[in-house]
Parts: sequence; C-alpha cells; structure tokens
Amino acid sequence: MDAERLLVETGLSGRKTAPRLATNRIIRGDCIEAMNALPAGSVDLIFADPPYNLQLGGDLHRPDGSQVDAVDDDWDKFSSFAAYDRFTRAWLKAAHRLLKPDGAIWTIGSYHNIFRVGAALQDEGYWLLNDIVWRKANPMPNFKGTRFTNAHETLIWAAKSENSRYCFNYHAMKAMNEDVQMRSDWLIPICTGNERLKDGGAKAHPTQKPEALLYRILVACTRPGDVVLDPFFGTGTTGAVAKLLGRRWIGIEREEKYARVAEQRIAGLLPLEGGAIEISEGKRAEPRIPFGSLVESGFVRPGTRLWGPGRRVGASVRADGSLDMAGRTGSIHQMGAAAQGLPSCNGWTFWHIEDDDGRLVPLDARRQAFRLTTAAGA
Amino acid sequence: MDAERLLVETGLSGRKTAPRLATNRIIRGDCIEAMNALPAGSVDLIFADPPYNLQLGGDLHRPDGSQVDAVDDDWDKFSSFAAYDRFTRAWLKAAHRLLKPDGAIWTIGSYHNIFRVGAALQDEGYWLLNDIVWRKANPMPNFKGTRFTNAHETLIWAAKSENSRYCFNYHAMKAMNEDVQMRSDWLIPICTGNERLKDGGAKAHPTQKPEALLYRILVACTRPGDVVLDPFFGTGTTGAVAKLLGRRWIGIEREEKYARVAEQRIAGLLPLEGGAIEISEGKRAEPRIPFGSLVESGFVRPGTRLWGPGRRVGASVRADGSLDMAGRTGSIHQMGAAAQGLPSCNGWTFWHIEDDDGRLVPLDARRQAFRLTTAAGA
DNA sequence: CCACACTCTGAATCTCCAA
DNA sequence: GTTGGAGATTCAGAGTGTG
Repeated sequence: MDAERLLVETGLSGRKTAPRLATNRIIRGDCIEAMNALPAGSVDLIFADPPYNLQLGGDLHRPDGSQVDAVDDDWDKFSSFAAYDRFTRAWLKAAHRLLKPDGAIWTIGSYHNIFRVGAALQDEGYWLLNDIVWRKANPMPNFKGTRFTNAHETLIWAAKSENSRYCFNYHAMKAMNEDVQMRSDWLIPICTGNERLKDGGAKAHPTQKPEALLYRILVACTRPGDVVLDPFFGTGTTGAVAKLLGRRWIGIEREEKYARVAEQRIAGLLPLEGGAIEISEGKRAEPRIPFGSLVESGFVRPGTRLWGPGRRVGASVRADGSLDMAGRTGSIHQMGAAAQGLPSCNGWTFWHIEDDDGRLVPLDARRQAFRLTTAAGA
Repeated sequence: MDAERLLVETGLSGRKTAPRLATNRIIRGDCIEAMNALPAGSVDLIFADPPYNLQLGGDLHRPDGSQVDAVDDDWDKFSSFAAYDRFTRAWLKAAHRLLKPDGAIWTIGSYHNIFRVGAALQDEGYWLLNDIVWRKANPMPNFKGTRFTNAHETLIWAAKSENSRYCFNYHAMKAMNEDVQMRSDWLIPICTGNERLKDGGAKAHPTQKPEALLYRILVACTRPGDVVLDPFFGTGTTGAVAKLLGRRWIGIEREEKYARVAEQRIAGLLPLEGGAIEISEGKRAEPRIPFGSLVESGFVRPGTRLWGPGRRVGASVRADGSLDMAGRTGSIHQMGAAAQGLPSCNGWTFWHIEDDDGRLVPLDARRQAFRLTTAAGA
C-alpha cells in the first residue's frame, strides 16, 4: 500500500492537520468539557442540535456545567435569554477550537432559539454560508388556531472562518435534485414509524431527527473518512448516518439513557458497501491539464485550426499551446474571452476542432480523451 | 348593521386607545426620528423591511458572462455587526413605543441580518409568534456552484408583548389555503414584470417586495381601518396593499426618489369595493392548489364575478379566496355544491370566469396558468 | 394569430492555485 | 501577504422578435 492510499484510508487526505483521534464512539458527559478535552483542529464537520430553550427550562445548562432550574417566575426575560446566550457562546467557542481550518458546522433550531444561535455564530467568527429550511411534510397542527402551523425548523450552515475552503459536493446535491441546483428549502418528513426509536414502549427521545436530514447534510458537506462530531448526540442519528456513509464520528451525550440507546442503534448498523457511497463529482475534481500538454503529446498538432460556435471566429494553434487569432495571441481562455468581448471564458468549451469527418467537436472532448489515456498509464 | 359589525368595519374593535393620527401619507426622513415624533400606542401593525447588511464582495458574473446588478447602495452598508445591532435596537425600540398594547410587528430579512433582528426583537420585549419562510418560486441561482441556492427569505411575526391579544384572522388564512391551516412556509414569486416599478427605464428600487406577500400579511393580521406603519417604505408596497384592502397606512422613507415613486404608485390605485374585502368567518372544504393563492397573486382579483354553467348562478370572489353567493359564503367547492343542491362539487370545473373577450373560461384554466408560474404549488 | 426562439434579470456575503 | 491566470458555473419567468 502506497503512502497516498494510506492517507486516504486513514482520513488524513487533503487536511492540513489531523491529530490522532479515537473515533466511532460516544463520550459520556458535558459537551463543553468533553470538547475542550479533544485536540484542536481535529474535526471536519460538526452537527449540533442544541436545546431549543422552549420555555427557558428543562435541560438548559450554564457555561460552568451546572443545571439551570426549570422555568422560574423570578427570572425576567433578559436574564433568561442572557443565560441561554452564555451557554450557546460557550459551546460554539469550544466547537470552533475543534474544527480544522476548512471545517464547518451545522446547527438546527426553531424560532425560540435559532436567532440567538445565529447571532452567536457570527459573533464567534464563523462565516455563514446558508440558512436552510427544513419543511416538515407532516407537521403538528396548531390546535388552538392562534398562529400559523409551525411547519418548519431552521438549520444554519457556517464555515469556521471567512477564508475556510469548506467542503460542498455541489454536483452530488444537483444530482439528488433532478439535475437542478439544490435549494435552501428542503421538504422532508418528520421522524416516525420504524425509524422512531422506542425505549420501553415510549419514544426514546422527544426530538429525534430524521435520518434523511442528516443524510443530505453529510452527503453535501463531507468526504468518506471525514470526522463528524455531534455534541448533542441524543439517540445518535448523526452517528448512524455517518457510519452508513463511511464517515468517522464522535458523539457527546450527557444522559446515559440516550447514550445507551444510541450505542445499540449504531452497533446494529452496517455501512454501505464500497462504491455505494460514491457521489457525482464535477470537473473541479478532475486533474488540471494545460492545453500545451495536448499539443506536446500530439493530441492537437501545431497549426490546427480552432473554431468558435458557428465558425464565426477562428484561431490557429501555435507550438507552445497559445492561439493566434487574427494576429492576437494568448491562451485558449484569453482568446475565447476576447472573441466574445467578455471578462472571462472557458476555452475548453468555447473552441471546437474538426474531427475526421469534418464535424466540429468541443476541445473539451480532446481533453477527456487525453485524461483517459494518461490515467490508464498511471 | 349591529354594533359588533360596525366596530369591526371601522377598525375600532378590540383596540384600547386610538389617538388622532394623520394617515395615508409618506413621512420623509429618518425612521427613528419620525417614529419618535408620532404618538405612542397609535399603530396596529408594523411591517419593516430594514437594510440586510449584505456585505457583498466583488463583482459577480453569470455563466454567460453578464454581470449581476448587485445591491451596493450606501443605505445597506454598516461598519460592523455592533453598528448594525445598535441601529436595529434603536428602530425596534421606537417601533415598540408606537404600537398599541395588542399591536404586532412583521420584519423580513435574509441570513445576513435576520438572526440579529430576531435576537433584538426578543431582547426588546417583543413576543415571537412565528417565523415565516418566504419560499421564492423563482430565485436567482447560485452561479458559481458554491452553496445551496438562496431560495428564501425569513419573516418574523411578533406581538408587542407576551400578553398582547394580537390580531390573527385564523379562518381567513384557512380559507385562503383551501381550508387547511396556513403553514409557516409560503410559496410566492418574486416581484417582476409589470408589478416591478421602473424609474427612467431602470428598476426604481433594488429590493421591491411582491404585493402578494403583503397581501397575505395584512389579511392575516389586520382589520379594515387598522393603522399599518412601514418605517422602511421604499416604493410603498405596504401602502399600496393597505389601500387596496381598506387599511390606513403611514410610510416613512428617507430617500426622496423612492418616496416620489411610492406616492405616484399609491395615488393611482383604487381600493377594493365593499364586500370584496370581507374575510371569511370560516367553514369547511378540501385541499390542493389553494384558490387563495390565485387571489393573492393577482390571477383572480377580489370582487371578480364567477359564473356557473349557462350563467344560471353567479358569485363574487372575496379577499381571502372565499365566494359570496347571494349572501352565503364559502369555498369555491362549497358554493358550487350549494348552487346545485349536491353534497359536493369540484369548484375548479364548476365555476367560470370571463376572459378579456367576455367568454366564460373554467376556473381550472386559471389554476393551470398559476401552476405554470409557481412550479407546482407544493 | 400562434409557436417557438432568443434575451434579460433577480437582496448574492459566489474559485483556486501557483508564483 | 498579493497578484494573475486557468477555468468552472444558472433557474424561472417575463418580455421581445420572428416565421
């Protein structure tokens, strides 16, 4: 096994730093303490489903880990929101430290908490990429008829920083959506039926998320072998889908009963086999090939005539791979742009070449043929 | 007409105080100063479309080389999140003072600003009721393939306080949505075509909102005669729809060029007549493409006369998409059934509408046209 | 007059690598 | 850090023109 292969299989490919990290496990305990105990810059993607602060009670924790008591009439709104903000900023800061430079985070929430989470993300230095609307195909109605049916939840996708070269599998998303760009509104049913985990007859967790939601997120924003962390693991939907898709995962969960259910759930799963997790790649994933390589390899001979659409413009290939268009010279891209009066141009698709039957074929076809022959040799 | 009915139609129902207030006018100037000069507790509903603080980078070109006309106006530039927050909290505070005790506010924004606006609303004492997703039927694509198509904007609906008995015309919303509860995700086309105001050939305002959006909001959350204030009036969509629906309005606008366009626009409008703006008291029917969508989008105007086969029965379209047939009201299906003495009826095929030449065309043809423009409606 | 082709545009945080 | 060149990238709707 060569070094390149080893790097890929250990998930170190394409990442600047990758400290040793035990993955595919659940860490019991407070998520802020647990994250601070993990090595900085070690995680590719974080998915977080934090408490929604529905009535400012329940499972809300202060930054020091102590539990906030249930709704208390003595608390005014400001101090309650302030407590939620402190908690939010603390876990977002710990998450930020954990991410690799090109890492990213997804969070989910409702109108009760998502505005505070979104503002905190911006304040902590994350760079927002999209807000995504999960449109519930089967939401719970508003029984009293006092408001609109609350039929969606909001997700926020953010990179670690403005300069992060985050992972986005654009072509995979497009393929999943009938070959049109995936939009920011996703129609997905809520988690019901067999997918809904039971614990002694009752539902195991009150807010279990559908696997379809995590599936789309992980296909869109991770590569095989990436490390995915979920600091509010619950019953482990993130881990289940990560395992299915051949991603490594770490879950943090404070409640033993949830952790136990999650462990059983994930242990019983089998990952998709081999090629099943492959996704559509675009041209960006292909190795770059200078036009000059085709010339020096004889795929395109110097002096060959190239034509724009409808033969309205023509140019001649020179020995160094540049073009001569009526006396002006430059790259295939520069001359394509000049021919159209545009600021830029993809010369591979603009220029055409005559095949043996005199038909015009895009230059890009020659590049593809060149790739196939060189790949076979390598 | 009984007292209750009179109160509803004059907009005095359920309102504690109603100071004298000059309405149906545009105030030129800074919205915070202008709001502070108006009497406290005098406004029923505020609709606010504040600057989004987009933070755009360089030029953006479409794949065909054309340049996107960016929102680069000075009014959208802020030096920092902190500066934007100060601005936001200042106008929200002034708006809060203006509202009647049972008043409410709607704001709109994108992921660039909406989280800060939402958090500020909570901090200023407003009580969030819903977040609403405006799903754009025809959004601008992501030309570089770097993110999900940004296909929606977010609105927040909030009452002045937790104790406000805010106005929500539940049955009108249900009637507008084929007698199922209106959800929190709304599919509405962006503002284009004849509706898009021009000023010397160019678009008059870079971010003009569709009337269908304001139509739904005002039908849902106001009564005839209510005072609606828009502190970022722009080209006056709020005022135009308010006038159409028989609501009083106040617009505040800093830029003279926008105010002038808005003034002309609203002056040229006629309000809907009498019964057309009455909203449904509620009843029953069945789902699919909501007839109300055709009404709010302008495919069928309120007040339009519908005819049964051979013109043996007639009915008038009301503002919420229900019909008035000789005093009896209900959905297109209910009224079709009633007209024939049958238990049920497909209103789409029973009712006909006059085309420009006076010929009767089935309502279903309009639905088909609507489907084509909104891409399936679902 | 109809069918079809072509053009224009919209609140957008819109590339990546080597030198 | 910056700069410059290679080269990848779009959907729906409305308006206009042509045969």
